[in-house]
Amino acid sequence: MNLQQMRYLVAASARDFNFSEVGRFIHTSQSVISRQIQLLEAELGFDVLVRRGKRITGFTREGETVFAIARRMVKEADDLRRFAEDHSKRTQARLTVATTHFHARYTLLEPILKFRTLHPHVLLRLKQSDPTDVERIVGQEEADIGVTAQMLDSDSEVVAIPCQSVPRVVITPPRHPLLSGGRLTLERIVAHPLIIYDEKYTGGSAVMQTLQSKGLEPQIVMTAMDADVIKTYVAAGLGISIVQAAVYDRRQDPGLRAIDASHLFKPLVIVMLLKPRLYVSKAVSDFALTVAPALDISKMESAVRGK
Amino acid sequence: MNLQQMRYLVAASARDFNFSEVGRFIHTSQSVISRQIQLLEAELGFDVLVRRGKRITGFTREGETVFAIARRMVKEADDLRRFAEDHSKRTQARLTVATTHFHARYTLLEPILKFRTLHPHVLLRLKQSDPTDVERIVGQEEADIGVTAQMLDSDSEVVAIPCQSVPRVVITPPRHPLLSGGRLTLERIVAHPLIIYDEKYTGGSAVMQTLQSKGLEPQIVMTAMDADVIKTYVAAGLGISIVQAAVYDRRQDPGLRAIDASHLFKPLVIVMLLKPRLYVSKAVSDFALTVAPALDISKMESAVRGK
DNA sequence: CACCGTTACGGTATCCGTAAGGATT
DNA sequence: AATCCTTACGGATACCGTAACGGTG
Repeated sequence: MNLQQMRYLVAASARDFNFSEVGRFIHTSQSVISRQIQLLEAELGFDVLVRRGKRITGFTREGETVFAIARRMVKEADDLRRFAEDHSKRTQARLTVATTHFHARYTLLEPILKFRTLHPHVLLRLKQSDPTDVERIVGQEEADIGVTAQMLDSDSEVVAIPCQSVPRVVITPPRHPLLSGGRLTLERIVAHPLIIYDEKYTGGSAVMQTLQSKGLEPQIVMTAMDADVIKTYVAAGLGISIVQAAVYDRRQDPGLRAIDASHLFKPLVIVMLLKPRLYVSKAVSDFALTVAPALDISKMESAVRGK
Repeated sequence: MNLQQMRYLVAASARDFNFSEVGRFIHTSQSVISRQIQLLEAELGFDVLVRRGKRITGFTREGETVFAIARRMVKEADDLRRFAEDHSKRTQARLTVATTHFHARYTLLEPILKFRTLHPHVLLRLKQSDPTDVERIVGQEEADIGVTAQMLDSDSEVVAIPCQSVPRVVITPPRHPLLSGGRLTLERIVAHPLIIYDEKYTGGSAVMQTLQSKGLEPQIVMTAMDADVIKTYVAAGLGISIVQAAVYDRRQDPGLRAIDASHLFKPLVIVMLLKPRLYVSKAVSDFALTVAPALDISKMESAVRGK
């Protein structure tokens, strides 16, 4: 019995008992998985997996118990590994944050600068992707923490901690009809061509949902994956857009105008995503605190530790 | 990082960080302990143990965390091993009971016969010793369960579950003065030479304690470690003795007479000793139930699982 | 026949025990 | 001097990856 065998067992369960898949996932060959699990079974003295011909369908009754123990052991081992990464005198501590372009460029700028003064020796890695992928990345522990707007799969293995609200604005070129003519309404917005975020992004799908729920049919002329691209095309006169208020800066964007739209669209809720685990590193909790200063860290930790 | 290293760490803590001791305990050489812990430290990237010269004094701050994780992992691994022993198709399930001569011969006779019908394939091993050693055997997990009379070290690592009371009798040869002359008292007993259990045994030390607390000075002519020896010498006329009531059987002991002494000596309390652990095997819990039918098994398990 | 688990085989890394070395009490 | 941890070294063992094999859908 050894840790590696426990890992194989846990991975086998997660990969639907397909040893070839497990082999790829663990970066070894399938024969190793097969052999090591056989060795484990030989040592324990009973079958752990049910074999129907050459397919494996699941755990035996005893196997369920073995699996439960294996999962706990692997979790402890992973905790130890993470703890060592944080406290190693050799290697630089690292913090990997998975997030979208918007949060990388706007939301996280200030927090990251502040975090740097707290942990000057921690290597920060920003993994940029779309919200769905951010969740996957955190779920598979390719990142320590995720930052995105709320849009979670129901049966996800990550916990989401709300931390900020993001109001929206309409951005237009200068001298646009929307800039005058009174109070902004959804109806007035849809009279103009729209550029919005790609539907993969919360900022895009939320806008569409709001408009369609009112029976409005916007004329979408373009979708894009980041605010800078959208701003460029809005300035070029292709259309108007609804973006996060932080995106617009009067000085930096002379070719644009912004109109508050917080009464029309529900603010986006920024959440931090964390994979539940026993050991939460100082860097992770400090980063979370920097992004959401009001956060109760002990509450977070207990939420993250609990199943 | 592997399980063996975790074991070494846990053992090192338990053996006062004396690697030579640890080596003897784990049945390997001290160099293995030294090297494996060094390898672990190299992998983790920080020292786990504090070395003052060539002595090891304890854990570093980080080491404490490593130790906590190691202890949990070792516990899980031990649980798995025990679970496997119970469910192995290869090897016969075994139940090792540590107890004294008296309980082996009298208390456990009926329960063991009953247990045999429940678990006919379980190999029962009776380890016979004195009460102090029974506690040590259970504490070091050389036995699954211990049965003895209550006499626990305060800082013991085992839990004691009371299950039966044992009344005492005075045994004498036939036609002994104590057999007539009215009600039995402590004063009348100490007028005669006494044979008692060795002081290591609860039955001996409890009798002495009762007599001495009344200021009585018995004349001890002999001590022995088991009831059969005592009975032989009482029958031979060397002295009288105070033994557990179950020891005397009118038919089997024609050369003896017994007088109830339950009003003079507090009954002995038989306890089961268990080492707290996560996994309690079916054989252990069934054995406990057989010895103490009134026992609430879920209560026992939670007591045994708790710290 | 594509996929999947098992088995055979050879190379390698790891682990172990003995024994010697050096430090401490 | 006794005890104790560390290091060196040779041998045993376990583990790994490639590749061939044998079911299965």
